[in-house]
Amino acid sequence: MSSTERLQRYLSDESGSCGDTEVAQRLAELEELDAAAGGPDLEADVSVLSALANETRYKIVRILHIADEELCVCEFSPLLDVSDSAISHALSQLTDAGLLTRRKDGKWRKYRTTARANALLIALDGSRK
Amino acid sequence: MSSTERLQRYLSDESGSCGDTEVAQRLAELEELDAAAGGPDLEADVSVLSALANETRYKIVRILHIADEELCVCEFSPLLDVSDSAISHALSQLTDAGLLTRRKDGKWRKYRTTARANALLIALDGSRK
DNA sequence: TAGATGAATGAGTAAGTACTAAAATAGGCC
DNA sequence: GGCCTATTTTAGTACTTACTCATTCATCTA
Repeated sequence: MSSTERLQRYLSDESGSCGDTEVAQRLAELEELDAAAGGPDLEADVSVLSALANETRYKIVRILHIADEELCVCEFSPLLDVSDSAISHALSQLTDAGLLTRRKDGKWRKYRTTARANALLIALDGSRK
Repeated sequence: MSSTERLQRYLSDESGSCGDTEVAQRLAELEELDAAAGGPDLEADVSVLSALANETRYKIVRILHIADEELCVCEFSPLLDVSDSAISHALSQLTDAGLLTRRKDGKWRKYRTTARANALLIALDGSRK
């Protein structure tokens, strides 16, 4: 059975009667939603969310957010139960995703959250039940 | 080499001199940040982010957000290039994560975004450069 | 410049994820 | 009850990810 047939039955159930015209119209509405939802930002948004969707990386961003200052790679090391290499991988992923900025300071590297990262954490905090 | 030794060298580089006391104090500060970051919400936050961090699921939430009304499972079917089973999986994950609510209406199931989902999408939209 | 240290990168691997297909569940209708 | 349809669940599989270890790159210092 095609998804259009099922949609037709659904619209019949909802609005009483429903011919092909109404189905076509609803389909057009839905495809408009789909087009609006699937713009060029979709992929970028998903990669930002993927970057945050990991305990190690999320914790790094949280720590930086709370600290409200830049921190050195070496300061994460005592706090996270993973190798320095894993921390470096995590920091790079977060930076690539636009959630952190990296700054060289001699032989040390310092990281800080971006506005995007802060906005997401604030949204999470503000919508907690 | 321990991470504490590296931290000591870092603090020396930064603040000039640095004895064990200063290292211990900075460590305590960092661990306080860590404790604040790693509260009970961490796990839940990560699972919310994981739920959104997938193109199919993200698109579902976006569509519902733009639609600003509840939609039937059968209305997603023509818009997403995956099986009905995959759509159902996605909807369940999103519901479990607290991003959607599910309502039975006869033999149809209708979904709607939660305040948490809307907050996250708005944060993404508002922080786009 | 050689040696040491901080951090990033590459390769490999164990665990997790996203899908499909098939079976199960649930509602409505005869 | 028996049948049809909408959706969910289960099982299986290809793919992706998150880590560790080893290596490389970069920067300071003696």
